[in-house]
Amino acid sequence: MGAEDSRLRPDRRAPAQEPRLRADALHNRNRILEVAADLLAERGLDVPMAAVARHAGVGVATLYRRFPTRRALIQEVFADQFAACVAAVDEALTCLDPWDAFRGAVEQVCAVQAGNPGFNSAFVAAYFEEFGISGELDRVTCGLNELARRAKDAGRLRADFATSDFTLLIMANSGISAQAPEAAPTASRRLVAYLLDSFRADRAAPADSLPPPAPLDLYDILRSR
Amino acid sequence: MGAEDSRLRPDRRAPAQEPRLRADALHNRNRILEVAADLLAERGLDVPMAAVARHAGVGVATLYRRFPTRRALIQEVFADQFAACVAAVDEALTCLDPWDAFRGAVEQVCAVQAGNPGFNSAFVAAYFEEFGISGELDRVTCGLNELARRAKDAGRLRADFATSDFTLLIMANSGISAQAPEAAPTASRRLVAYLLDSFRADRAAPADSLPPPAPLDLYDILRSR
DNA sequence: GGGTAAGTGGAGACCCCCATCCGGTTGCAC
DNA sequence: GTGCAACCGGATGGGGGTCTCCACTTACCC
Repeated sequence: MGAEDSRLRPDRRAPAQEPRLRADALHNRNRILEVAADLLAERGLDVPMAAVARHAGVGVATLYRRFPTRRALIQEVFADQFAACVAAVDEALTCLDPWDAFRGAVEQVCAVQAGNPGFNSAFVAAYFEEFGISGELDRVTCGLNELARRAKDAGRLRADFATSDFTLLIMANSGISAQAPEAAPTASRRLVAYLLDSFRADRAAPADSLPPPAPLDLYDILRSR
Repeated sequence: MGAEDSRLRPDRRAPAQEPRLRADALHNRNRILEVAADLLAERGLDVPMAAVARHAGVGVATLYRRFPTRRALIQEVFADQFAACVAAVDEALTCLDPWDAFRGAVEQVCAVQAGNPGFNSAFVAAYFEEFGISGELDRVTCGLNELARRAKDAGRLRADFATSDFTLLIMANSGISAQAPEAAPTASRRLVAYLLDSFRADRAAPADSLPPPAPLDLYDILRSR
């Protein structure tokens, strides 16, 4: 997180530095965010704006005035989840054991991702810079890369692990989350366990196994679109 | 391949047992299928029917007359890919080495899936019985289960591999295919290689690795919706 | 308490997609 | 060649979704 961790306060934080918000307007804004969180989670990123407004008991105009674009709404709604990912990585960076740190960060980020189908979509979309959250995303990916470097240096992570493998992991995890939302938390844990198993350095590759293809910088490919 | 490999013929096979089709009608039908294959691959399963018609140079009515529902069109368009999956499994079932058979089937099915984003969606959707192709899908899953059984009996596949892990694999693979279509073939191969690596029995799990969660019958969950 | 700027909700313009209907056209059997 | 059944494509109605405009209401500052 940044300096603030207001994210557990019952009332949501106010918008960035808007001059001020009238009491009724603030109330409506919070109500919209609550409702949007539910709807986005259960009906996906493309839930009609009108549905959000209706459930929040406000007019469409109010919704659009507060959040001019769908993107703005989504960004605000999933700020907590993004923060949780950043926090997980930051915490792992303070962990002494390089493998535990690596494993913990991967597990937690994937768990957050699989825990909310809506956030999953937003998180993946962030890779395409469709949302303005790349700052936080970069922090996550840089942190993960550092964790990978440490684990590799310590001889715990296989040497041919590539930066792009994080992207691989996240895309794979997104498939689980997108296709089977109810089962996602459990299924995701299992997928991650399997993959972490493969990532370990202390399991020498058997002779006849197919060597992974040359690392491909998926992350770069996606960002350069 | 099954017995037939008509799938390389320049002209598509005629519809099942419709009485007969006038020459111009048949020509249009084939043209629609060609165009639809391209559009579905590059723009996803929800490409507007009107766009298909326009690109094929026919009216919407003609498209609807030939393929009354979008499902019917998709089913026909991806019949080849479905057949390729069935063929891959059937071929693997004749392979002598249980591990090679298992590995080969998994690799080929995933490769077909990752090779075409449109087919990927259709394939995954088939799990939800949104399309009428469950017959072929069942054949694939049953075949895979049999291959898993053999590999396990031979002591090559880890004992805690679950039937639902195929679903896990396919969902994960679908994430790759859906999010990064251009990179999907390569990225998918790498993902599959990692996972196959984890599935091997001859890599004893290290003491501190997280045991995979209890197998969850994802497949059943999805089918029972 | 009163003036005012901020806030409100609903109506409606606009766009896209689906699916059907129907008057005109054409391949094909004879 | 000719008649007709099959075929064609554009027009059309219906349903939804996005986003804006505007006449009305209300919280807040003095």
